[in-house]
Amino acid sequence: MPQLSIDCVIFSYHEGKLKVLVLKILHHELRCLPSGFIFKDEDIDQAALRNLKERTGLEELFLQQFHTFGKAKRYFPDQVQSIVDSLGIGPEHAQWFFQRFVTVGYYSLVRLEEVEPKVDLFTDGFDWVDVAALPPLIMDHPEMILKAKTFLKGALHTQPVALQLLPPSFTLPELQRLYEIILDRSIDRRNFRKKILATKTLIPLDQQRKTAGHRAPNLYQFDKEVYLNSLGEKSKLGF
Amino acid sequence: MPQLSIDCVIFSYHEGKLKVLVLKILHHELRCLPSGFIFKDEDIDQAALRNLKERTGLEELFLQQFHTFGKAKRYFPDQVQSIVDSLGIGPEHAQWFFQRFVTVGYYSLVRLEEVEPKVDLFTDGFDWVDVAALPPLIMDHPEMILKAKTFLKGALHTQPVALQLLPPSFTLPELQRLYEIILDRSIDRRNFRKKILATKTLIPLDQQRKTAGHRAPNLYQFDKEVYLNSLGEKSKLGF
DNA sequence: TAGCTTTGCGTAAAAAATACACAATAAATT
DNA sequence: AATTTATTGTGTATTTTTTACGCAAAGCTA
Repeated sequence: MPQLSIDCVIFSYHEGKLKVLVLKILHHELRCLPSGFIFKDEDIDQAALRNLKERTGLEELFLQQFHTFGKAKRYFPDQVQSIVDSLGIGPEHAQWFFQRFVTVGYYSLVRLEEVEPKVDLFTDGFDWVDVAALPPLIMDHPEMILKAKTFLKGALHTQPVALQLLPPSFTLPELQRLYEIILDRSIDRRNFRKKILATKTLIPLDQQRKTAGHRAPNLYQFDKEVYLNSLGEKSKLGF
Repeated sequence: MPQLSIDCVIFSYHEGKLKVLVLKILHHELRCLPSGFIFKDEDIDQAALRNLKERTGLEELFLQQFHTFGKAKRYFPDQVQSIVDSLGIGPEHAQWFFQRFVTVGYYSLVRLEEVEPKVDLFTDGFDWVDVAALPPLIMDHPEMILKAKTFLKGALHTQPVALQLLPPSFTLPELQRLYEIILDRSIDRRNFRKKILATKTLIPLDQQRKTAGHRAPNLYQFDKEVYLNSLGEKSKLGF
């Protein structure tokens, strides 16, 4: 569809940080979010899924539309010109890049280690960057990421966020840190443990995480059945 | 912008019911939501505002984007054909109606009595219909209204919903009914009163609503300053 | 073995949510 | 004028949830 695109904010959780997948623009310092287009006869949700599958190599994906960005001037002309120059695009095709685009923003939750990002014609690499320390990004992409994060915060209790982001087994401190990052606040360790265990969504394993210099934390996994059923409007857990 | 439109779900609160503005399609039984298009150089938010101002005659409007609807088959071909026939549109122009459209959904909150809805070329009247009893509507418009209502529910504690929907002065039972409709559940009268008054957002007036057959309820108005400041992520009020 | 760090666990206090009963008021009815 | 009907206004006790907080246990290091 003309002048309509899809942008994906792909979140993952790694080393205690919430990360976003960004692509490096060819011969350029700027990064960008993975984008795609919509076929004439394709649902936009389908288009987002297709784009994302191509990007990540994953088959099953958690994907949510969160906002449509439609300012008339979403880009900075100088920036676009600089990118067009870097890409070596001739003036006959360059004007395409100066078109106005409305883009539908989706966010996705993946496990970093399961993803093998693929680049496209205009990009030559990728990075997982900390949401709290974004590098220079084109257009309104920083705003998009921040907005996606706000939606993620709201979705924490209604969507299987932790299940999507964490590895199959994890420790309570790891889970807590994820909550803290997403909610942007610290939580009392003991109260977190108490409440989260009270939900009966976690199954303790007979394994500990090997750590260094202190007591080894126990590993847990989600009881998917219970966890998925516990989600919904009401599960607020107090934090 | 081609194949991109804006649809508005305009809510009001009247006689204890949450209502939506729908337009009557010319010579046809079906209704539809007010829609509009986006100029080439116009923000989509601006476009929604422009459309809505034209429709309602209001200058200040509460307007929120909530979801973009992008299924490839949003319409029913028979339905479109029937409408094209009713409108007396020749085959040379009819195909426009069979195009695929992606539409950005906005919802607005207005006071019914302040609005003077205006029709367009394809419509010849309007109705305020109960959200809980929608008449036949074209395409996916019923789904859009229901989804907007879900968002309204989520926005009850973060946006000045009651301020927008209620007249300048109102009674506590009226306010409570609004909460109950939006939240889809009943609330204990005494607890509602206690909590809502504890927020200090209401100013009691020295007037009562004239009613029939029972004690006259006191009138209140919002302390806008306090009310607007009380909104935000955390104000949940327990219901 | 002492020291450091982080995990695991329980209890007390404060705050919030819920449940619930009866008097007051206005109109309609007798 | 008294009675009935319907709805508003108010307070308190109970339960549940949230918050605050102290100390022992475990694993590594020195």
